[in-house]
Amino acid sequence: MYTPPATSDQAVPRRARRKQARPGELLDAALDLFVEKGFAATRVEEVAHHAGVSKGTLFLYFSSKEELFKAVVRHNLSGQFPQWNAQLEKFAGSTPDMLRSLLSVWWDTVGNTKASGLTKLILSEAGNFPEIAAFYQQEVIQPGNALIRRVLQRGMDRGEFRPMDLEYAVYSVLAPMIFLMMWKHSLGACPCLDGAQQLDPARYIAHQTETLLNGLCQPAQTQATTRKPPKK
Amino acid sequence: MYTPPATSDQAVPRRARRKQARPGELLDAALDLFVEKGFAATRVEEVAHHAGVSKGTLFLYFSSKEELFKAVVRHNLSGQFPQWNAQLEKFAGSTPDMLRSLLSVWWDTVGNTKASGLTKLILSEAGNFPEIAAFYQQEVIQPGNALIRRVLQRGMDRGEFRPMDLEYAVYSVLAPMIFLMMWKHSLGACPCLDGAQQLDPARYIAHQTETLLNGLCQPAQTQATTRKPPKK
Amino acid sequence: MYTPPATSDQAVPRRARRKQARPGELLDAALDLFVEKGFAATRVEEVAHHAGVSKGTLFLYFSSKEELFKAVVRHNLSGQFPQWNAQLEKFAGSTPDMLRSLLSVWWDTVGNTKASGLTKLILSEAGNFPEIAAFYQQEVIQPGNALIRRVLQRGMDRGEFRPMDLEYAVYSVLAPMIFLMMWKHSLGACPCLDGAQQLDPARYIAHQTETLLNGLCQPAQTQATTRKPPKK
Amino acid sequence: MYTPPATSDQAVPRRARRKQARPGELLDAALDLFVEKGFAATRVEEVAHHAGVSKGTLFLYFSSKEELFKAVVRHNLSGQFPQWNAQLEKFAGSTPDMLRSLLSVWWDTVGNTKASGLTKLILSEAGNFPEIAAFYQQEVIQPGNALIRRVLQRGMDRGEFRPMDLEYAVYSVLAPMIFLMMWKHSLGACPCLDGAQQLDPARYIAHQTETLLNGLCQPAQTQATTRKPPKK
DNA sequence: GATGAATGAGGATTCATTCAT
DNA sequence: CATGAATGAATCCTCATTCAT
Repeated sequence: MYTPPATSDQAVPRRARRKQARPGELLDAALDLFVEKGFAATRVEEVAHHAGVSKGTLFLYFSSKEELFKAVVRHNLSGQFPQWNAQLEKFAGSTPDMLRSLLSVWWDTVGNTKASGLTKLILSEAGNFPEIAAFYQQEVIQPGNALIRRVLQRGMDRGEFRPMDLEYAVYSVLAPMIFLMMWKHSLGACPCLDGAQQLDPARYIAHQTETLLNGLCQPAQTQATTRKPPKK
Repeated sequence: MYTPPATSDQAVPRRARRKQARPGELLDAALDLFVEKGFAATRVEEVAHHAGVSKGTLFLYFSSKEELFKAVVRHNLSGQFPQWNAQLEKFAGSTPDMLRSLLSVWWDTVGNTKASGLTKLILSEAGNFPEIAAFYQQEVIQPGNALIRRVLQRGMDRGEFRPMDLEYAVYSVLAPMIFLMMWKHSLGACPCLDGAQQLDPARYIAHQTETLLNGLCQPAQTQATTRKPPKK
Repeated sequence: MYTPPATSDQAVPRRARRKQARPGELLDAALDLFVEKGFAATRVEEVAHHAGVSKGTLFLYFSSKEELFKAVVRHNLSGQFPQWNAQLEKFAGSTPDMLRSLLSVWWDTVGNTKASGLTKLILSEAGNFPEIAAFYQQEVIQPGNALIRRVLQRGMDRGEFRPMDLEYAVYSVLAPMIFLMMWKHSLGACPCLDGAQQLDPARYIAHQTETLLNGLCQPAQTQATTRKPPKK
Repeated sequence: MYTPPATSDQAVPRRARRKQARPGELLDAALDLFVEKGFAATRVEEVAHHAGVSKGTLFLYFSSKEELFKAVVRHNLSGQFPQWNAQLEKFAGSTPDMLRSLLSVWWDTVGNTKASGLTKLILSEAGNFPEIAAFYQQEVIQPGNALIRRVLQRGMDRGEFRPMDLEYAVYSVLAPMIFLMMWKHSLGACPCLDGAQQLDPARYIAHQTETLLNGLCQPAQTQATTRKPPKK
């Protein structure tokens, strides 16, 4: 491994530099393995070895396997909310466009990264690790919920969205995304699928978004059945 | 212990009947426990005890825990698709109502039964059991897909639904249902959720269905951006 | 290992007979090792191997190392209280003789056996294993205390012993015995002691008993300093 | 950091003084922790931190945990026997009072100080450190023995104590004190004891002393059974 | 000398699987 | 066939000790 010569003010001893790099290396290795094998099936020793250190070293930085996992979640998911929120604050366009943007950004920063595997992992193993489930609930689900809710509220406030039961409307946005993550990391990853059955995430998201905004029905039809009929 | 001689076809000696019934009892017990605790956290001993036999006996019928798991899945996937298909054939109302009916029936016969736990289980463990994943694809996902597709096609044919990319539209129906099953059996079952965050399945389905049919947008807004405006 | 042929009514299959013998064999091995090396330093695997079984087998009979230890204490100490109590009930002689008998029996059944090492172990490691300390307190110390107290009370009731503060008088009996056990298993076991310094337990007990009963002082002297002076 | 030049013998530069003081600080910290938690349960890192140095530094001064332990014992056994002996030489009162004084002084200078914890520690760990055991024998037990013996001999010489087997009589004085130290640092410190069971050292010592001097029996009774009957 | 990052042997406990009865 | 006693590999975590800086 190449070690650049120490120069002037950034002359950090090799040992110290490693010390700073360790947590990150461990988190990366942990993310890979947790996503690949799940929480229970991932051995801490393997994580350590993937990061190029020994078992004991891992425990120098993370006091337990659960703490390691929480750190992975924080590093890859919850830590991002501030900037997501900030981006939304600045958004100036229509709320439908805002929603499109939200889902597109989500895809780039979560859905299309290894981080998506964490959600699959949580949903798969929540039952056996209540503490982790609670943590995820708090650190990811609730902020995510709030974020979506703000978008929907904005749409209603501006008269772009029809009045809705926010509590449940949130799931109309959430569910397709969660489904996509589950799918990608379960049946979607199955070699059994021939190409025709593969899901193209970009198209999937685009389609979901438009259906979500406009529904399946022809405008007229819709009115007939589920809304007040037009005045005769 | 007295064992009466076998007489008619329904008079199987108790001993023998038990013997024949064993695998089934084991599969039932295994289904319950796998659904409740997941694959890794379920102990074969517990399965055996729930079925009223000893650990050793279980291995007489299933050569390993993995084989038991596969058998459980196979045994519980006796598709009800034929009858669902038949019901849909006979349906006479509008297609939106047909979709509402489909999802409602689905909830009663799948979503609200142990089968939903099985789906959660399969999606969670698919990564470790590619065989199972393929099997589930073929036995459940594809027929389900076809069924949904037929409904959507009918809607388009009758001019009730707008034209759509069927391939992906199917997921607009599938995703919310899959999500509901996963949620019910993971975070939804987590004691960390306070009552306010609990999901009421009936309301969830009702909400999803209507959003699916009509979208989030105000008709006017919608038309402005994505549809032809209604005649004034 | 010789296995006697199974005969008539005692024909227990070898496996079953082992099953019955196991707990005892494990308890014996555990007693030896706990006494020799202490609680913390004794490895359960070693106990198992000494008993001729594997690590896993030990946990079939004792759910944890602590439970194993408690079982050892029950088997070797607390279990004996009923018969000790019974013996004292029947005792007909003077209370001084009763005390002599008590200490002599104690020596034969505890002090002079490996069980004495358990007390040393507890006193040594109580600080690190509070649960064990509490257990010992309850199962051994309190019954022992009560037993001694009954003897002293009897002596007072019959006018053989002078009035005393029972609470603390108990320790006058207890302390020398505890000391003996500690000594035997610590400095007394040290090869550094030449013969002259060795403690002969029988003589030690005899001496302690008589000193306890009669004190160090000449009868007259005693009265002069610590009791009401004789009438002039 | 400024380091003043060394001037007089008491002006050791701070750095250097710290350096010289290190081993002592480590020994002090180690004594505290060993006494509090025992040998096995004390972590060298904790000792180092208590002494204000790093783990590595500790190993600069003591080649292993065991060597540290031995050093702790050796360092804290600078016997106070000379002054105790001197005090006893000067004692002018009755020998019973002398014994009372001895035990009272012992309590103030040993029993009630950290030294009692050291004794507990040594007795607890003697089995694993024969060297320490021998050392303690020589440095503490033997001088202590001699001291007690001189008191008892004086009592016999002056006709205050009855004739006795000195070899064993010594233990009548020693045992209660050793017991008290063990108790204080094991079960006595256990939170499992409710207040009623706590031992008040002063009362314990007072009680032991008087019982030791006078025995349990009524003067008359005593004589009847174990001594020559008083002349009628 | 001092530091503290890194190591890795060690130990309690679990559980799928085997096999003598 | 059925049993359940026995096994031992597997896993998380601790901590004395080393050594590069």
